[in-house]
Amino acid sequence: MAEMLPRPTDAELEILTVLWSRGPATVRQVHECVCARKPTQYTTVLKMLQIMAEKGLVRRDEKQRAHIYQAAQPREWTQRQLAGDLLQRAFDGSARSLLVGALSAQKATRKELSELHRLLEEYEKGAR
Amino acid sequence: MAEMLPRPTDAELEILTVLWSRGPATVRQVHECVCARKPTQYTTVLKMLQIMAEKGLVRRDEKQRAHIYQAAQPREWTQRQLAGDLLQRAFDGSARSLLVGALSAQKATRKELSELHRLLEEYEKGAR
DNA sequence: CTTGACATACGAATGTCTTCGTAGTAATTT
DNA sequence: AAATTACTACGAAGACATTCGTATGTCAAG
Repeated sequence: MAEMLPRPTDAELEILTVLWSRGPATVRQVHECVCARKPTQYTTVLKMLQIMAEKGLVRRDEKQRAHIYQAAQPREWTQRQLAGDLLQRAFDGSARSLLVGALSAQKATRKELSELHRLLEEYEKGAR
Repeated sequence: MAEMLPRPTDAELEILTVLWSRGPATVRQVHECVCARKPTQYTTVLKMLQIMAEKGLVRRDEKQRAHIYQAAQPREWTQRQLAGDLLQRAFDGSARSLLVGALSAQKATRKELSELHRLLEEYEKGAR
């Protein structure tokens, strides 16, 4: 049931990001989005999507001539995989260290800090 | 001055982790540690360290016959790179989403939650 | 029907990661 | 001195990752 998906590579993550924000899309639509960030051939995107479909990272609907691709897992699911993976590999499981790293890499606004604060309070309520 | 180091790969990160925890070490010492987690040939570790030295990820002291390797950057520096990189690539810069991902990947103890809480209060003081 | 636009499939070049075997050199032991 | 042990250097294989060109199929307009 719980399929074992590989961690998406950098290029794959870019494509997933497009699919998450636009929803199911044709190769052409994905290509347009990707191209806006980085000049890329149409067939490059096509090939990526084909490979990702093989890996199970995306699903493909072949009913139309132009196949429709969609992310196999929601953004939050993949984010959990990636965060958990990095947490183990580089931070020895310490969420605190991870947050320190993130905040020192990119200063948070005060608004974001208080968001984080509220988030934690939710969690502390839940853990009680 | 600020040398541009590549993001360490998985295998490289494992070796860096050893160097961070044991400090400067010979290939043999690194090999022993790595081997404890995963059977690996001595020359594999040697080659990795040579490549990492080329990339600038580690520094090498050749004064002794058995060269001494050490991480070129402290653990916290690399953690900041990795966290910042993932933050951009997968979380659109949102530290909140990253924390949600981390906490849902691995439930934090109440102790760790309050640690996070204190950490945030420090930051909020600083941002004021 | 033929042409042109647009689609997928697929092979292949290139680069990177990871692993290991072999060769050669220096030190140590017998 | 010869044999053994402990190093480094290096080439190369195999697996992926990434990119693109070419071939081929489908459909609609002229």
